[in-house]
Amino acid sequence: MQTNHSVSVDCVVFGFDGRSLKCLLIKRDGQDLKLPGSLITDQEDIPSAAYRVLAEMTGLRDVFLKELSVFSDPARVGDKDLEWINHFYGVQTTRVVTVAYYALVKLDNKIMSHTLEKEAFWKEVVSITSLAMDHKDILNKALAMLSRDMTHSPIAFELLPRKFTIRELADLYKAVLGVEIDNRNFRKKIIGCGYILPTGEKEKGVAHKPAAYYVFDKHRYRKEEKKTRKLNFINWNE
Amino acid sequence: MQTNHSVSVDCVVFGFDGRSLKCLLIKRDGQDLKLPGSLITDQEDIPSAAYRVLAEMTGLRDVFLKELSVFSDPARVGDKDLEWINHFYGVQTTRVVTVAYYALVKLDNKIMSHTLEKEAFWKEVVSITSLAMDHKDILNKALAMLSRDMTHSPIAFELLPRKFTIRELADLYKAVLGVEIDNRNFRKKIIGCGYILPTGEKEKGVAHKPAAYYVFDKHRYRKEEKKTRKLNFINWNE
DNA sequence: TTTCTTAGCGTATTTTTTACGCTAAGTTTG
DNA sequence: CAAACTTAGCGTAAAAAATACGCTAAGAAA
Repeated sequence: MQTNHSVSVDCVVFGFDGRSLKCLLIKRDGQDLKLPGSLITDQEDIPSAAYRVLAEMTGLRDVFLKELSVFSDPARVGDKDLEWINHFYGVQTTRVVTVAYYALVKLDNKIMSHTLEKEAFWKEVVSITSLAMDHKDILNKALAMLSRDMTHSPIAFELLPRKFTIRELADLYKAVLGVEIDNRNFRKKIIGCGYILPTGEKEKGVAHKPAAYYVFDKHRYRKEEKKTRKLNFINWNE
Repeated sequence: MQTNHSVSVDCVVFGFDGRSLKCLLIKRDGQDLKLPGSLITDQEDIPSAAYRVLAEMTGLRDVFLKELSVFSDPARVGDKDLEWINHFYGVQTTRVVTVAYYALVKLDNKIMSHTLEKEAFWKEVVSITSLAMDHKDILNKALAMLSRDMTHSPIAFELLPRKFTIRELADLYKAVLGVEIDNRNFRKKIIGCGYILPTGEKEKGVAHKPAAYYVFDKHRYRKEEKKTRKLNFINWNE
């Protein structure tokens, strides 16, 4: 019934540099670009494999990571790719089912130098036209899920430095969701939420009025979350 | 690196009988209860396998089906269960990674007689204490996702008959989310949304004022959905 | 006929969202 | 060094949505 199936993970790693959303890609043997990934081993479960791939590529252990979905078209890996996989991993596989994850990381100097070492690239998401196998489909699905999740949970802060300005937060939303944001109403929302707190510090060296730095207080968020359990629970347009 | 892995699907099939949320279970060889599922074949992708399982168990082709997540603990299938799987499917598997789905069906006479034939049971979700392997974990995760999805998209109608009363809809939300609902404000919301339309028919033989029947108009929903693209987009408590 | 139960309408209050005017604090430009 | 430019950040008013809750209506059951 089943011949040699393998299970792999592929990770869509998102980063934000203040201007646009980027995604980590790998150039395999000078061929086409692909997402970082790996076959799973006998001893590990799939989330562990995803964390392993991420640690290897970014050097980070605490990364926001979420399962996207499974990609299982029997023809998703062509003969040539299959040959590469069998050679690289030393297996005899006829089919690879992959579990896709998306990850969010803060783009700082440390991670940039680590990825550079691994011959990985941060590419602007909008400029990615094609990827190996079905990796473009995976990226598209990751983008859709990221948009959705960013509107429903406070994960934007996983992409921003610990201290950020309200403008940076708004710019991130603009970049990911492609929406216009009214500066004044956005501020009100952010400041009023109760868990985004001013640090007292200010921007320096910007060609306009320097903005205050804020931090996301996870602890307070949890508290507010419990309070807010509102019964206006149904909102079908989301 | 990888020995004989298999990939399976397991389906959490939800139904609503007007009183409580039910889940379809199978009694395997007079042993403990489990979710309907199957190993995938070489030729099919995973969604196809899920639809196949569902068609077999319910007789239905058009079922609401959504991927939940992957369960991949190397020890999730014990030796005894592994033995059963290898015997039943005629394979030599050392590990089964499963992709869980949840499905929503309308409990009518047709489906009830079909499942009865297949020796499957509709069990009240709250009364399910333990299941084979990690199937209880799968059920729990399905419940969490169902709650979430029911608040964000109009999937409740997949569980209700085509024509339903506003009370039935409210009862479903009460049963799944465990919330109290104010009859009057709920009606306002439903009637005002623009895509839940009265059929002109009324309940018969109920021991109180008969309620009007409504239908969910998918077409109008899509239209409203586009209009509603509101910029009050961020709501982190969801 | 009374009682019981749910249907279904209406209204007033509060909360949230939206639109938008305006000043403040810096840098850059002429 | 003043004017221009840019983003920060406060405030207010209007609109929309959510909530609380009183009340009548229509049927079956007692």
